[in-house]
Amino acid sequence: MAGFVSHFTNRLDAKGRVSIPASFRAVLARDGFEGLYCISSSHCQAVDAGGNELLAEIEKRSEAFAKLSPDHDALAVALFGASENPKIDGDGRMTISDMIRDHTGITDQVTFVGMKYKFQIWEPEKFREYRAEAQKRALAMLSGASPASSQGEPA
Amino acid sequence: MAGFVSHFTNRLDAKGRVSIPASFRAVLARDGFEGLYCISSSHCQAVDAGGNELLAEIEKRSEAFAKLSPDHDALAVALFGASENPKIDGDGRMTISDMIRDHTGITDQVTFVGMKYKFQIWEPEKFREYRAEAQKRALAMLSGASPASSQGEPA
DNA sequence: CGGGTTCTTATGGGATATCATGGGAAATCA
DNA sequence: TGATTTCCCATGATATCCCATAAGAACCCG
Repeated sequence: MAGFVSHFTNRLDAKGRVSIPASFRAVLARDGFEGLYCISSSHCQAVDAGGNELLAEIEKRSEAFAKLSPDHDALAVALFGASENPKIDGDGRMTISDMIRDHTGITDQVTFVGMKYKFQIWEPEKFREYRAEAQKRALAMLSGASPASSQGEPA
Repeated sequence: MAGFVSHFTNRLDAKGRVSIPASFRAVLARDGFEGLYCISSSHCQAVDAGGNELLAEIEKRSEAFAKLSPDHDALAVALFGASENPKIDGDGRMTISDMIRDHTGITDQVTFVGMKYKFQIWEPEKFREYRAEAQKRALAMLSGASPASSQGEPA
């Protein structure tokens, strides 16, 4: 399996539940994390979600600061205060919390976007907008900035 | 086997399945990737497909940016959000997803085009047009480098 | 060299499993 | 005790598995 890839849009039911895409569940199962790790993105209206691989990435960030230092404490509050650990029920569904609702603007549909080591949870329309923007940025990043490497890119 | 070479056009069946050319399957088997890795091309109406070798190429591009940064997120959405990991069934067929259909315009036939380390998935007519254009460009590029004499016809 | 025979491959279709989704009932909580 | 959450089962749609077949290629062997 190649991490979280592709994107899917699923309906929210009357109880606030939504199916996590089966292929994402398969990745999570292999990762071994209990439930799902979620954290609000600091720079867009989405929630990052994943398992141990995502958590490790987050922890790596706070390790840059010495524990007990004011900086570390502030970062820890910001990171873990914005986190949740929702359960996944027997049918592969999670419930969308108020925190996720508020941060994303989700009402009745949810878009899951694979990003390899994590995936994001979006309100579908907001995702479409972000995606268009991201594609432009990606194009610019890939064509312009090539700091180290020697040769150009394949046709 | 020397990578993906030559091109083939196969029919799509009523269930949306299409046979992957046997020679391509042989390359994939040797590559060892589970299923097939597909990503929409950002500059033409085709889908890039392959195994670990292609995936490595894609991953290399996002490694230049720190994870969790806005840049990395944008790139990951553009790359992995536009990717898929279709299965290959016991008879060597894959199903053409809606994403591939939308991006390529495929309806009832699929052209597979070998490109050494990857192959592309095209709607046959669109491929013919692209190919004609590509040959012109290739000719122009080659004429600058060496005393180009005769051009053979590819089979 | 030739003629048959076996393999491979692309394609079709029926049967089965998986998935997203809905809803009832039991459990939990305040 | 009333409201919410968790567990369990139902269902339609889709995807997957498995087998069948025909055409062609490769192969074998006299």
